[in-house]
Parts: sequence; C-alpha cells; structure tokens
Amino acid sequence: MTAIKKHLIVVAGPTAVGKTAVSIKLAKHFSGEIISADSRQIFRELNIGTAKPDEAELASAPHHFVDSHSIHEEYDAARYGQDALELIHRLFERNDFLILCGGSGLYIKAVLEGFDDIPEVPDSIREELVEGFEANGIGWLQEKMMTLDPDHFQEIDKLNPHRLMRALEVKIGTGSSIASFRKKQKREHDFNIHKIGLELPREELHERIDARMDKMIAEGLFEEAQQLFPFRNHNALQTVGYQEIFDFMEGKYGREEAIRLLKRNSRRYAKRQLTWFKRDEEMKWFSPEPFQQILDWLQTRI
RNA sequence: GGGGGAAUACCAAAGCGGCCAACUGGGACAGACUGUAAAUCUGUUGUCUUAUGACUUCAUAGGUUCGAAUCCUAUUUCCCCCA
Repeated sequence: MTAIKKHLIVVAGPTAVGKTAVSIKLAKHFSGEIISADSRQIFRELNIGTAKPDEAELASAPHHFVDSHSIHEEYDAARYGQDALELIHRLFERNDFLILCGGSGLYIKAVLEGFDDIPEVPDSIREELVEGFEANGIGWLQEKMMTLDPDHFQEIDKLNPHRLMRALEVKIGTGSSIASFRKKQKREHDFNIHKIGLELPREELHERIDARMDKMIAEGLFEEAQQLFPFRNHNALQTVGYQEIFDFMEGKYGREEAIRLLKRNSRRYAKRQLTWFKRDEEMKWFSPEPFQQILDWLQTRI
C-alpha cells in the first residue's frame, strides 16, 4: 500500500454531523482538494436547504461538485460516478491527497465501486412508466413486470415503485432483464482509499439537526423554497427541507407542522445514511472531534 | 357540599364479556437499496435471546362469570356542571 503515493480520503456520515468542517481540516492539513459527494449541493439553485459550505469555507480549500449543475439538468448517481472519477484522476496529477466528502451513499459507491454497464434507455420509456404508475398505481407496474420479466419479478422489491420502474425501463429498452447486466464487479483503483465515518451519539446528532434547521429557517429557507416552488416537481427538489415547505405552501398544514416535519424528516434521513454507511466494513468510525484522532489513524496508513 | 364523566402500552386514541398483548395515528427503533438516493421501500414497538410458545398487562383492591380492558363494589386521581 505504501508503494502508491496517492490517497483518497473518504469522509461520510449523517447529515449535520460535521463533515464539512472535518473535510476542510483534512484538505488544509494534506494540501488536498475536496470533491463533494452530495447529491443536492451539486445544484446551484439550492442553497440554504442543502447546508452548503459557506463562502469562507469554500475559499479555504478547493471544492468540486458544489454548484456545478443546475436543477434543470438531468443528473444522477451513475453520471456523477463517472464525472467524479475522471476528476479524481485529473486532480491526482497535481495532488497526493484528495477528500471525497458527502452524505450521499450511492454517490460514493458510484465512484468507488461503479455500476454495472447497462445501456442507456430512452427517456420516453421512463416517462411512459411514470405516467402509467401515476395513473394506475403500483399494481400496474407489478403486472407489467410479471409479464415482461417474471424471473426478476420474483427477486425484486415488489412494493417499491422506483425499483419496478428501473427494472421495467431496462427490460423494455434493451430487451434483456436488468438482472442479466448485474455482474457485481467492483472497480480497481490505483490509489489508496481511506474511509472515515463520522458519527455522534444519537441524541446529540438530533440536537444538531434541530438547531441547524432552526438556523436555516432564520436564514430564509421558507423564502428560498418559495422561489423554487414552480420547480417543485423537478427531481432535484424531491428533497428533505423543500418538500415539507411546498406542502405547507399548498395549504396542507400550518407553519408549525411544517417545521416539525422538516426536523423529523431530517432525522429520518440521517438514520438512512447511517444504515447505509454502517454496512461498509471498511469504514472507520470517529467522532468529528477531536480531529487529531482522525489524523493519527490516517498517519498509520500513509 | 351536590350531580355527571373519565382513567388503556412512550404519547394520542379505539375497544365496552370470548375472535385482545389489545384497531389506528403520532413518535421511536431496526433494515433494504447498482442509474430519481436528501429518493424509494420494508420490518419491529408489554416481557421472555428463538417461538403456530410462555409469562405479566388496560388506575388500585376485591367480586361476578367457564371466561373481564369490557359487568358489580370500594378506593385513588383527573375533568365538567350546579352550589
């Protein structure tokens, strides 16, 4: 391992745990650059609700994939995986250390492991599936799946519309079952990878989430959401922190309830992130403080 | 002081003799996840490491009954009305 001098430090963990601060400290300490692995901070139209690094933070270390795209573009984990990996290769030409930091588990996986190659499917197929689902419900998807790809239907999560639609679009678009593309091959990398998971006692994490949400609201989260209201159906806006406010604006409930849901849904999101990252046995877990502990561990590996 | 009503698991709230360890909602906890991932979906939530099992629960104490969260009596607490 020590033969290779390039190091990718992965910083993962639940929302509000303090990833940004740690990644900046690492970037400064190792003179590295930060590659954000956050599926929503990518969008320049989204600011307050995504808890982006602030100006001072952005200025203190080079950041990538923050404000890099518009909510009007189509973007997804697979594309990110390719783009980020290309960038990593390019940046390693002038850096020995890079920090891949974010809470989007699938995005990190897309970079580190990659996805199996599945041919592009025309958008029109997905659009038809989405329309069919919205008009006829999940039963319609299940029946379609049962007739088109019965073998995989047995394996799949039958109650999950997203999974059904993805499996169907691949089957319809390529003629082959999505299962036939699954090779489960992982990427090989010519750089070292160090995975750092950040966590805090649950109670403390919840307090931080609540406090940060109050801060976002004070900074104008409701106003930001109001401006984005016309785009509320865009994929980029299917996001904790915005959907709750859109529903409030549509009169589904009052402001108090909206705030309650904002906090609750952020907590649940944090739990999902934790569930995802905890499964990764290579992840080494730390409290964000003291930072020295993290450095000490890294020193033993580089 | 007199009259009426209510006490159910973390919270709210159903159940009003057996199908009740107890509907439902909230909250919490746990999990899945290879192209929407801050998305989408699943499970658990009285105790017992597992259970088509055992044990202890529906304010407390007694009672009626083959059988009670459900009926009766007393006690305690809370709410409402009259004084």
